[in-house]
Amino acid sequence: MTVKHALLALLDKDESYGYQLHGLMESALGDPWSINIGQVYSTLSRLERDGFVEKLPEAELAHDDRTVYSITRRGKSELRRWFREPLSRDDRLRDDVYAKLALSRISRSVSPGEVIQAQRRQLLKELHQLTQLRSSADGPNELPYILLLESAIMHLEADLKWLDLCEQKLEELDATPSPYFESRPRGRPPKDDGSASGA
Amino acid sequence: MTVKHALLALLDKDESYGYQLHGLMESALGDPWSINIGQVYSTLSRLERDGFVEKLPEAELAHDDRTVYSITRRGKSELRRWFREPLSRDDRLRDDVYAKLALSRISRSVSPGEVIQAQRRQLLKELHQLTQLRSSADGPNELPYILLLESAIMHLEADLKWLDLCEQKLEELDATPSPYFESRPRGRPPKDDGSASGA
DNA sequence: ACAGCCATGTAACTTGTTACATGATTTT
DNA sequence: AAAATCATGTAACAAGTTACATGGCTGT
Repeated sequence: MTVKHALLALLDKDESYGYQLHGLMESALGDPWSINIGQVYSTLSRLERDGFVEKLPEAELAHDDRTVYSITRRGKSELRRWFREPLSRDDRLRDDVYAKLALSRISRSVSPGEVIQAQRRQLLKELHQLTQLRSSADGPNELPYILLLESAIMHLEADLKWLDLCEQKLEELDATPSPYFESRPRGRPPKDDGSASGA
Repeated sequence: MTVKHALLALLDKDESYGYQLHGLMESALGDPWSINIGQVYSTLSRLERDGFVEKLPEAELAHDDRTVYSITRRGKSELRRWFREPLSRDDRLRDDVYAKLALSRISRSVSPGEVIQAQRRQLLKELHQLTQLRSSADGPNELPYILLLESAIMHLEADLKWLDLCEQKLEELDATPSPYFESRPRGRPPKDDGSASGA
């Protein structure tokens, strides 16, 4: 969803062609956003299919080996729409670490404690890497990159605090026997007729 | 990537069938993780294709209208691997809001200030909703859900702080004229031969 | 009879992603 | 001449998602 709009935004500044757009995108958004060059071309095809960009007529081309695209009125309109519509962070409610933790209490293969510890080690490692990057990347033109690092660091710290909270709550649970985190199947009862069935 | 492992984890506890797994998943992970029932079946097919689950032989079935799956040795092994391998948060470096903000300085359709304000309004709205949910969901069996809310809230707060930081840095920039956030194309210079080309 | 839940699946589509094929031009 | 970069594209696959088709069973 974002590659599409990134290309639109770049084309909104100036018409361009696939290969160049790839470089522009990398310098605009940085390494973490670098994508396979093939994806630029397939995304451009889709944008053209949807009428958001169009190829320049050959007559206007300076080099016949480049396919130059420009943004259309529809494309500009879509871009404005995207810019003005704030991104929902609802997906925060669909966190993978949470899912893994919840599932670890259901499955018998592993304990939540192990999951928490492994995850914490990983987060500390990543946090260390990022803080190092932040202190080394202090050049003049690095502001956007620094803001990105800052964001990632703040979220990693939130993750760590949350893991602490989970650990604490789970300990409280172990004191109070109660079926938290337990699966509560609903719906029609099994109406089992007595034949063989696992566990 | 997570639906797959959620199903494996549920099957690791007990063999089951598509429809029931759908309900189990919802009660184990909550509303935000509820998926279209169709996806359960397609994911089960892939799991079977990859040898992680297998259908029970008909002889062991209590109801011929259900297709009961059980986890295989390979499936258990994959599940353990997934549980033990911590999730990378590298993708924090590929934040959509950051991308939008960076692109808003390149495109002429919108200003970063507008983006920041719209985003902040949205975050405040979502934060308000979640804090209300947290205070109302205080039942006994709600701990996992509360932890999930807590996580989302902490991240929303980080988002808001980060937006403040961005705003502040951008104001500093407007005082110091300098091509921050500007695209710096690299590679072979355009070698333009003088013919028509936009902007 | 009809609504609604139980139950399984397929078709179609979107986005992301990599691997590969192909050839021109430029630099060393 | 060889290596690197420039440049465009296709094929194939993974994962998520919805809409639809199909039927059985259950309660009112």
